Amino acid sequence: MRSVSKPYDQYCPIAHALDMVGERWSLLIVRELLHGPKRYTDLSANLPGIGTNILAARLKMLEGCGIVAKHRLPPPAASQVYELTPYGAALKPIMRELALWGLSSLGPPKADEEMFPGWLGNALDVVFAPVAPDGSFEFRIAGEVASVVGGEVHEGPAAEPDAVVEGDAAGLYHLFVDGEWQDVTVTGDRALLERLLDAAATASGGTPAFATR
Amino acid sequence: MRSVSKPYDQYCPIAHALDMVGERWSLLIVRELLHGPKRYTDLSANLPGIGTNILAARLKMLEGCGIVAKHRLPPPAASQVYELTPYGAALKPIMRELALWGLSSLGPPKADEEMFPGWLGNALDVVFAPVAPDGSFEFRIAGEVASVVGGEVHEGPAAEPDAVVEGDAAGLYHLFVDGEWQDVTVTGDRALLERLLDAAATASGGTPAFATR
DNA sequence: CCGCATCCCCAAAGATACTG
DNA sequence: CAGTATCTTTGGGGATGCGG
Repeated sequence: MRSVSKPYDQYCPIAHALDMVGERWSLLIVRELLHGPKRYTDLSANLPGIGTNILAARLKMLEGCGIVAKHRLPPPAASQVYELTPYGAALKPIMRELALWGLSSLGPPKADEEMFPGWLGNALDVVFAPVAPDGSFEFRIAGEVASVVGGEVHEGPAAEPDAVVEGDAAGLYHLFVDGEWQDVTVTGDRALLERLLDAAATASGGTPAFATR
Repeated sequence: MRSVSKPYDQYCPIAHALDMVGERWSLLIVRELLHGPKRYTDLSANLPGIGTNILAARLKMLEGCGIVAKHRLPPPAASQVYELTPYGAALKPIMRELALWGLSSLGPPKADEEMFPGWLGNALDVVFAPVAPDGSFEFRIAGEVASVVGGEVHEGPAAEPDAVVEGDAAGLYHLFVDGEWQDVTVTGDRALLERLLDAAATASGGTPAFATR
């Protein structure tokens, strides 16, 4: 196991976890890899401001801890990709809780907020996928299209969606956080979509994370 | 809301969460406050290596984010304490997941590992309290004594414990992680204790965190 | 182009001394 | 007790270089 340069030096599972993924950028790299392998350059592009040396160092660290693995794609794609190991993928529930907790004080997106490519699939994967009821949902938000089918998230449209949500990022925010439907266009099975939203808003404890502040 | 000096500048709930609690030491301070208010000096004592300026800066940051609050104790105790707000206490499920994830690669304690005071109550609070069945459990581990009664954790012994676990830190580790009972002394209702262990080992997803690597 | 390694500079973290 | 002030060290951000 590769060790961080400044470990906390406490025998504590939380301190140990933070020694592995507590450094700056580490969990955002994990976030990028949550729904599929990515190349070094794509990681760099989706993490504005990271600096190539830091990205390389973090990847080496995560690899040393058994959280990510580096694979060489079969020819003719002569590039290499990073992907989460099962141990790294076990961080998903943590990312989900962290996202719900952060969302409760994030506020709606401003018009000038920069959205990185793939954010919608990312959001669906973290927030909806683990609790999605049977059915297929398609989201068309701010130019991105992604769908949740049987608890699996895919980039792009669904084949025969039971419900389609269309709008911008602020509309999706108000739909999910505030339960306001007027800022998005919903077609199809509204009741099923409502079940999805309710399931997602109910964090593991049974209390909506948004009611805690 | 107080802002971190180097924000990630992404509209993403995870990035926003990390802007609040992602800096070094922040989550360990939250850990210290998880099961009750503490004074500045006690925080400093339980976080070896933190440096007083960093502790002061982090507390100010956490206070500005609405995660901790500073209270002055009523006379004659003329001191002040820090405690989690409801918003800060909502981090508990995250800390629990993080602890279970970290525990799966932590390994048993070495003989020379330093244990900070209150670690046992902390561990019980994070790992057992949210899932504890009815009943009262008393733990006497490595000089510390704490108990779980009706899902609540208290420092010190239980009044009429249904089960008592006695031993050292390594024994508790092997009991919980490996399911080996021979390194601790258990008296009372072993079946009830087993239910507690099973409930705790089963993380939110239904899979024991320890099987993922 | 992709995947880093190197270099420089500044800001944050560590250590210690000191003060209301 | 509860921090602030100061100094040193180190990690991070940004630009650039360089082999494959």
